[in-house]
Amino acid sequence: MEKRQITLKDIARALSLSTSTVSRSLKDHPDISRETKDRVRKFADEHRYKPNALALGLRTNKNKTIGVIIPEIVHYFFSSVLSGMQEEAEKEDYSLIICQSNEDYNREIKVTRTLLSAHVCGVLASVSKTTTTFDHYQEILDNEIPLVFFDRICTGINTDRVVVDDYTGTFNAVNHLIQTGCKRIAFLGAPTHLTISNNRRMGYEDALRKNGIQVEPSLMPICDTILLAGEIVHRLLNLTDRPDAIFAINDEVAAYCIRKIKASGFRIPEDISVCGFSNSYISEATDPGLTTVDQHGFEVGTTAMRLLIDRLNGEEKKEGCVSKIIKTRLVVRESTK
Amino acid sequence: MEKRQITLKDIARALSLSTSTVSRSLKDHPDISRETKDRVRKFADEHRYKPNALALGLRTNKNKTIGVIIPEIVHYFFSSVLSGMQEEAEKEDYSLIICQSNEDYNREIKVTRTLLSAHVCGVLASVSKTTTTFDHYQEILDNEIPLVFFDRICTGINTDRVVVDDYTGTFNAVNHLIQTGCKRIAFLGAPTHLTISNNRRMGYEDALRKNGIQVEPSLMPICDTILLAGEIVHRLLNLTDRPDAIFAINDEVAAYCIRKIKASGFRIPEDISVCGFSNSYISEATDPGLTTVDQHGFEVGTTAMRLLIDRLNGEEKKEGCVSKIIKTRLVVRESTK
DNA sequence: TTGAAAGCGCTAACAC
DNA sequence: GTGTTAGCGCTTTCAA
Repeated sequence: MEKRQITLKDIARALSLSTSTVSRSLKDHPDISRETKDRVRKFADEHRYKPNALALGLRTNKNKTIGVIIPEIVHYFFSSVLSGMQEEAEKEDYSLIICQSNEDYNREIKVTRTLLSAHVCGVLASVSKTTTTFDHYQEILDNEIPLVFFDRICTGINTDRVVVDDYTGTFNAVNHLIQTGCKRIAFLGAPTHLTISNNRRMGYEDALRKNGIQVEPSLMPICDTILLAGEIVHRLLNLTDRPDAIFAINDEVAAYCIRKIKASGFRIPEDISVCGFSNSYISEATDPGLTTVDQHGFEVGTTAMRLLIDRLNGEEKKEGCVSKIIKTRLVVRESTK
Repeated sequence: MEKRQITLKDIARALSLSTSTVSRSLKDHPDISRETKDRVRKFADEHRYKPNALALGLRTNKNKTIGVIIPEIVHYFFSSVLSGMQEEAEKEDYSLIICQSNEDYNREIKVTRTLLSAHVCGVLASVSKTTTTFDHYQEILDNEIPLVFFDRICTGINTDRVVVDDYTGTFNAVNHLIQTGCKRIAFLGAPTHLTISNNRRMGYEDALRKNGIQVEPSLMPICDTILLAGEIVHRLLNLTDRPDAIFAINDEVAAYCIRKIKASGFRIPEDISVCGFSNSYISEATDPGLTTVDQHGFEVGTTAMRLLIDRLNGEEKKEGCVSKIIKTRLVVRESTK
């Protein structure tokens, strides 16, 4: 039971060798004799020698670590993404340093400095809702650290990126609502400065237009939290020309709608259909079960990590920036006809 | 736009000083003249000098990084815990390396090696469901790396720990069911080799006994996943002496029960009360709203991290191991009377 | 086939 | 008040 990690020097001393010989032995360098290699390997194993990642890192200025900047961990989608990144990183023995911006711009800046200082090999980032300038991301690139955006990308900076197909996902969902007989479809959206919100909005509008339905701004409030939903849903239900379907930008709001609609005496989906976005655990807990758009968070995570690692391995050196689009999938449950 | 992180040496050369003077200036050492300090600080700021964490780490064999071993990130409770850890760690400029065991023993072993090799300052861990031997955790301690268990602790190893008050949480919940008139209360539990399951089970049994109700093994199946729930809930509902309440070990199973019970034509809570455990997002999405036990995951995270950091700061050097218990809170919604 | 020495960026003990 | 030097653990010339 040793009290300290054993080092190359310890092995060298114990075996009357030099540290360089030990080093070479352990990485199976051809110059070293079979015999020496075996002695070293044996001793190392017995004493549970583990290379000091810090020392390794100092030489190369790289430490087999990847930084992740994520808005909020406590979120079905983001935690799924994280899980995917973990899995993919592990395959190549990368560790993950995870930083939460908490949707706060200043915090985002702070964590970029942390990651830079930690000398991570690369960074995966999803920008916070409150971020509007992007110098801190540019700084990562200026330090020649590969950067891949996922989900919430930053259009002003030219990097690899992985996005969910928000447009098509929403288009298909709204189209499904229309195909099943809905004509007045409300869209509960998120603030418009995020690309993802806009893409979803466009998917919604295009689905309406394609089916010859007029787009009505009054049916498209900003409503991405339960807090906001309270008043807004109430208003929508009391409209003389009440909507016969609600598309909500996330499952939480959709679940809230379901309860509110039922409490107001309407039936789902007969009177009003409801569709969410995420396919989180929530969508199986509502009554009726929630029709929703699966974002494949895990796949977003693995894909982003793979892209980054390929860059690090130099396999994508020459080509320009690549954008990967992860397909969504409409999961039809009982909240739509 | 520099292409490389600037180092102390660069600053020293540029200002015709020695690296040590620069080093001291930047940490406001009293020996250095005001003037020199200002010159150094100015140059450093202008060139965005950031200390190289790797080099720092190599000297002390510590890298201001804490390893977290967590069963599954995609879980309301665990992601809350993670979030709390993040927040607390950031206060003291620690970074987090997060490893997922995926409830797999072998993976758990692998990640401990990773953390050891990364030379983290400390480790926070929650053991996987499939783990039954604990040598790998002992090895962390043998390397004199402080270890704090959270939630799923390992009783065989003597360390600091933070647990949720599963016993009292369950006791109070079951007591609430009894107080509101329930007499035959089913307990859908988890496999018994986890301490937390046992504590919850004991809380359940004691609440029954205290109220003079007999404990019936037939009402206490192992049922911690929706998969298992299918058959089990069906059986319970068809018992001649049908339960009038169900306590489920997690919100997912509780939500499933709610749907199944309603589908079978029973009313909630009039015919059957349902109580969950976690107070995850799900509990607001069910209909009726789910009464559940809040585990305060965020607080578990901050507390565990605080405990660890205090150890690292040597503030808790002498004392034996401390156990912190995070109180639960019964959140009464509409699924109980 | 092996060893000696330098160097990655930083700090601290010891000069001056 | 500032500089010199050694050393953290490892790899990699270069020399033997």
